[in-house]
Amino acid sequence: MFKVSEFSQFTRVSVKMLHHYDQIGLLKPAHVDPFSGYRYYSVDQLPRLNRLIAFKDLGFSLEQVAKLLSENLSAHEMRGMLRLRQGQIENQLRQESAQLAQVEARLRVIEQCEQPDQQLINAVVIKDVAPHLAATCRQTIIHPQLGIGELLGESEAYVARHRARAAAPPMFLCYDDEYSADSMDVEMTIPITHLIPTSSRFSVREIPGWAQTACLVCQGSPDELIDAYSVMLIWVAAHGYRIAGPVRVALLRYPCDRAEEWGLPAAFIATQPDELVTELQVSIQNADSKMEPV
Amino acid sequence: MFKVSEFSQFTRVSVKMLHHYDQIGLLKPAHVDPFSGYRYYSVDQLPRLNRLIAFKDLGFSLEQVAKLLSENLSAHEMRGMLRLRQGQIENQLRQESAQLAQVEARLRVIEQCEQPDQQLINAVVIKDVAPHLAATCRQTIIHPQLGIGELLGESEAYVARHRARAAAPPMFLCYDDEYSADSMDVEMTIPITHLIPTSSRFSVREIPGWAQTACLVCQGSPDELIDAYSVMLIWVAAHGYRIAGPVRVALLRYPCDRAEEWGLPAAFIATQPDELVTELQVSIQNADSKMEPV
DNA sequence: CTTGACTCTCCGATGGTCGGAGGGTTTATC
DNA sequence: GATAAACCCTCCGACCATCGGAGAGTCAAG
Repeated sequence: MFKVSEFSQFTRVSVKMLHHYDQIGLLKPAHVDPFSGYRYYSVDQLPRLNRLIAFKDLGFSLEQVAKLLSENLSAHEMRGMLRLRQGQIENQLRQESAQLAQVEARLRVIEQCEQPDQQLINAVVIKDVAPHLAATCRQTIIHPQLGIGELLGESEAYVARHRARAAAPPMFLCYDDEYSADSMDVEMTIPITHLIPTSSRFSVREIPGWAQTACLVCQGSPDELIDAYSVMLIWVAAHGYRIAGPVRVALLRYPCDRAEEWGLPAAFIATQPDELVTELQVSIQNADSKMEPV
Repeated sequence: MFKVSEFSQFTRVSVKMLHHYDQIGLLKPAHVDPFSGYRYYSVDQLPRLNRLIAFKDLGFSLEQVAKLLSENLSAHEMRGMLRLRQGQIENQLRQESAQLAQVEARLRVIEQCEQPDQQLINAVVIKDVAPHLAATCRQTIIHPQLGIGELLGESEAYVARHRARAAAPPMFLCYDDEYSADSMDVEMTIPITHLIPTSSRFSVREIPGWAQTACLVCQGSPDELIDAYSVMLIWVAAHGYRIAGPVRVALLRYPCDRAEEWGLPAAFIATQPDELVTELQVSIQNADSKMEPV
């Protein structure tokens, strides 16, 4: 039996943590003096503690560690997890690079805002968007980066199944009235030529037109639009408009594996990552007017 | 002027965060209605907010971001930081691999504990450590992985300056009575042949001997001793001893750039990383006896 | 004026870790 | 056996960035 300090010293785990692991039931001392409350640990607890730390260092939360500990994995299996973790670390590197790309984009915004690129600002045009028929699916997406692509694929597939694809770009409407990093309430719309059956997931409706819409066409995927959003804000402020109604994002060129199968116009499809083209659409109104119904 | 929700939507920063940045003074709204308390943001605040997010995504804490924002870096300089960050990410990868090595070591421990390697346990020997003269420097080290090496180098340099190096390995004494991840109260000792001057940092004294010391020689640097610590604990428990006195770590073979210059015996020096040899020393006593003075 | 959308502040929770206060217990030494 | 020092306990709060919700007040369209 060892005292906490000894056990701490030789397992390389701080006393505070041993207390904590005791408290949440991850590692109860072999013996607790009922009178003084002193904790005494035994050598037999080494294996459990070492697994605990190994799991933790592998990146699991203590809650997950608790489950793993109860599964009695062999040392061999744990080696397997180590390998797995190596893969994860590589993934993490990729993710970090993605984050770098985000920072890169944010830097573009900084440059935009500080000496606004007239070309980009002038690229904003006011259009009247005409109403059209579309198959739509509204959903709250959990991981925007992945989810948008999935939802788009699913929607295209549904429309393709009914052979109703009209020759116009898909678009999604953003219903969130504020930004949130990990969820997004969107309605994906695929333009169609004629009415097709609805389902539990897909409805078919006429997308209303919008009288005054500020539009900005950009290279890149919807995730990389941050600078477009800023430019749009600058433009709106500079021209004395107000924002009215949901933001819309049209996918003018996007990647799709099964474009041929689904009969999508080749002009819509990006084969290279840098071929992506996205359009940001924002309904506007004069600052002093009330919102007009369409 | 824009409402929070609009600003949130177009800057891709959640309302909660805008509140937070307001509260901690990182980004005050351009206007706050004194009556309603509503926040109104202006386009002019975009640059500051974008820098803020960029810095944050570069991995700075909000506190650091505050300082950086007050320094008015140009977009060009920020690009430089981006490059810097790329380097940091590579470092981070290296650090993660180091952590993997830790997990690797922890796995070795697991295997040790579950089917204890008799070879390793048998490798523990009881020695009587003789007293000897040494130059010592006691210090609380902040980052053990780096600090130990630095302290060792500094100490060797001091002894070399006085040409007093004895042909025995350096050793450090650990005074912490519990483990802590990021600090370590150690006394580095370099054996010397004769008395040399002391300084504010270095004292010269006789290191007492220890009557009964359990010793275990391991491959690897002091950081990689976790399995040795566990084996030691198992051994102590199995033989019915108690731990008495500070843990000591002797560096039998360690890397040193200036070994020749300082006249260190070649046998002490590791040129390859896998040549490191470290010895863990723990004073022990019989379970029922009191600690004996040396 | 009503209604519903929007916003405010305030409080708490997250997770893993640490620091400290205040008080009790063991241990070594005299 | 007394005393001092070392050790341990529990409980509470802080950290950091972020989120959720309650409860109340404010704005805008009809």
